[in-house]
Amino acid sequence: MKRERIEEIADLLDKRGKLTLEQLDDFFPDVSQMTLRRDLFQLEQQGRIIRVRGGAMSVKEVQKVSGEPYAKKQAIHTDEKIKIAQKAASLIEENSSLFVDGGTTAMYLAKEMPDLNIHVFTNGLAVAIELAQKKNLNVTVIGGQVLKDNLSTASPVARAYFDNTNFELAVMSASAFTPENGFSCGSQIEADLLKMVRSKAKAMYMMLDSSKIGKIMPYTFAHLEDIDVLITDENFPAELKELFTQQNIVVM
Amino acid sequence: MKRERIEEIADLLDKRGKLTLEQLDDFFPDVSQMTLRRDLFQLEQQGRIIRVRGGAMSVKEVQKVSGEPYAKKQAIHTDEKIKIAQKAASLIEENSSLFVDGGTTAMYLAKEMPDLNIHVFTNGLAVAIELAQKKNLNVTVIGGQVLKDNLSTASPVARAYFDNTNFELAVMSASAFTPENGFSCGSQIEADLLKMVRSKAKAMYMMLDSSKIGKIMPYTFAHLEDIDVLITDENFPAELKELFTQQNIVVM
DNA sequence: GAAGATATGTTAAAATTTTACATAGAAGTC
DNA sequence: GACTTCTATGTAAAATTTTAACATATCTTC
Repeated sequence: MKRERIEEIADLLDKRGKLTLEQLDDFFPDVSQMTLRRDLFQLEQQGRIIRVRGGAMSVKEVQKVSGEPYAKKQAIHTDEKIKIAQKAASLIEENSSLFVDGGTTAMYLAKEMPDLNIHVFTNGLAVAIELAQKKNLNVTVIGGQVLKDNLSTASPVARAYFDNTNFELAVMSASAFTPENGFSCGSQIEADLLKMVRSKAKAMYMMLDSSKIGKIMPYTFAHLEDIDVLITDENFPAELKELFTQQNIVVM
Repeated sequence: MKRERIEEIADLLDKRGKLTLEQLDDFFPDVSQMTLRRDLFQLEQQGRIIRVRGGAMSVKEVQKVSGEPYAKKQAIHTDEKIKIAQKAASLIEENSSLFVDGGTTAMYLAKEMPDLNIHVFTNGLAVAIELAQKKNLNVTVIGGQVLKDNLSTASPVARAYFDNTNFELAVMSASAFTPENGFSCGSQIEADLLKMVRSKAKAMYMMLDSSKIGKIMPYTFAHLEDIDVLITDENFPAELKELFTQQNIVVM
């Protein structure tokens, strides 16, 4: 009982990177904070986590930090993104082939992804490395020039990859959305890549946390009607939800 | 004055791994604890340290601990590899275009690489992420299926990348070398990729730490006479060195 | 040299962690 | 089955650390 809880805590920390004691308390409402503290203490002694004021952080997480912009970006709206990623992960089926983009939400999806016999294509380096930890899963990186701010790749040559590959599903996340301008991002070649993916995939799931609604980025890569499922959080406005459901898009 | 102190603190932490506030106070008796706290706070925001109860610890220190297979591999023969990587880095010239493979030695090369206006092609995800930290440098990842044990990619489609790209120089590292079997590695598609690179590059530098001499891996991707410069450590056998120099290969 | 910005010091308030002790349950022993 | 012992857990006060707020000093820049 104790062992399991400690493993769960370690898992949670590896996925989230960092947790406060309060957050941990929410996950384990039936034990006291003191018990959780003692668990953290044990994990610390095993060298698996580092205790910091207010909670603890995963050693793996620390290894990634270097003060880069990417690491900073990850900290924003974490909770919503994890929830969205969990919803998306629950939709992934065994023996399927799918594309995942390279954004931070996709990064969380990678962490939550079940270790099934599936093939994942991605243009995100961090996503790829995360997925490479899974035993049964197969990863292919779409190569190209590396965009430094989000560690994703994009290249016209990517087309070559898609000529001979097939995937049923594309799971994407956008940096911005309005009903008029659709889903947009900040890089042209990335938008081109995503459009290419869109034309290849049989189904499109879009992950969109509500903080991105109303924003517009320079390059639109998909419109409202292009997607099949919208995965979002509780703060998603009801009137927008209606707009999506009118187009037979599942909002979850 | 502040800047210096902060750098000193960072240095101390990198050397000691961890320091309490009291210890820091001993090092800097002429400023108050509060000032030191504020310094630590700044360093934390830069991602260079992690504040823990009572003091702080160096990120680098934390990075040493880990249980992942890739990280483990990194720990072996670290010192030699770093020295080799430094030698290789010193050969890189501004305004050039080069290929770097995805091995662990290449990873160190990425860390040591000068931040010049150069373009680097690589099939290593970790290498690419490391290089993406540099401001002036341009990185392109050769995509493909991700090999889980060394986080590099390989794919027949990679040819598409090389059709329209040029690089003067390829810097590679081998998993094994004997004079008879040449430079070899453990994956066929990786060997294919490297052979392709070899035919593209005008010059070839090989990084080879002496622990790999006498070993044979299944797939040979280059022979002794294919390379122009061999970068190795002090333990490199003299008789082999002669063999290389006879072929007009620079050994350093 | 004055106004504003930056750096530092001092102290009280807030928050977190530790300690110590109490209780409950599991495991073994006779 | 009752007893002891050990481990896990809970509770609350005590100790420590961190933060916040304000005061002072130092440095810039015009």
